[in-house]
Amino acid sequence: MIEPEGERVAYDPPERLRRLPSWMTSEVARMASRLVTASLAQDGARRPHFTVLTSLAEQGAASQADIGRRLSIDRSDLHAILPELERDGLVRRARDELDRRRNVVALTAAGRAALERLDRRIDAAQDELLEPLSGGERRQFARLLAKLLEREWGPDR
Amino acid sequence: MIEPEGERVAYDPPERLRRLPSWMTSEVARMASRLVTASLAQDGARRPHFTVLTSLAEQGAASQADIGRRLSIDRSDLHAILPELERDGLVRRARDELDRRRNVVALTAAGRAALERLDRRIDAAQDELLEPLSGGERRQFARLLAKLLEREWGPDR
DNA sequence: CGGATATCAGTGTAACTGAAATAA
DNA sequence: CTTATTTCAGTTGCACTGATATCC
Repeated sequence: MIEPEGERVAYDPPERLRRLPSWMTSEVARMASRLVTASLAQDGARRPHFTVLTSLAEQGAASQADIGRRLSIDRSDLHAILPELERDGLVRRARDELDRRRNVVALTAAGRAALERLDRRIDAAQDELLEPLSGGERRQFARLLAKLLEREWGPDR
Repeated sequence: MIEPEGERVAYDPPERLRRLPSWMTSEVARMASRLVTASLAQDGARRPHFTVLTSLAEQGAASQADIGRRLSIDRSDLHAILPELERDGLVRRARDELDRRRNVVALTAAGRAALERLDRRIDAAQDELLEPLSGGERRQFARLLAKLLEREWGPDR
């Protein structure tokens, strides 16, 4: 069917797509990505910065290669991120004297403080994302997502 | 904490990330994207091809500009996709004689048949994605996703 | 003329690849 | 000699921008 004259065509994906779980999930992920990116930007941070700081806080200091493997961030991308975090005083990098190939990356006090601020930003973004859902629905949503991901992580997490 | 010697570090994102709804949603979306891409590839198609064919089947023939607006696909990307679909005989493009700026794109019989095959591939990918969930859980998951997206589409859909 | 369409070249970005220098 | 780590240059895929010829 050709659009009637004068009819402005707007964003309007077909029903078949809008009902596909894979499509809806991608749309929600896009929404989440926008919200998270915007919330971190308020503190001048981007996603990988938050990811790295969180890993250092929870899993401890590590070499760049290990950080990359834990978070599945490419070594080249880490190489772009870490100097920025170091310049802002959020992490300290030092040669590992037991294995002088390695740069051991550790969180600083300033990094810990920055992470606390980012944590609050991230939580606010989650609230905004889940705003249409009740508390019970939010828990249910999280449970279903976790169930879908258990295959990747293994059930023992 | 430095990794103990000999310990191989594997993919293991921190708990804080793994519990974030935004993060879990993105992971599930990545999983869905892999499954959908692989299922379409079995018939030599990619995502935008399926999207365009679906729109033509459900919403009817349209100009390239209108297809782009309906699906929010960039005009340049459409320009890459449509010649491929035309070459394979899945769509027909013809100058609109009432507005000779427009290329009216329409599904062919071969296109309709190809779409039927792709539809089955897509449904199989959904099944694979949702495999860990029961029937009731799948409906619940779809309901929650739709609720999160109602803000974008408006509630009247 | 202003505005829309289809086309095509080019830009910006992010994920990744290859390779060098250093060290184990 | 082989392997691992960090660094850095380059590639690829993708979304998007700018410009042009055509048409309303």
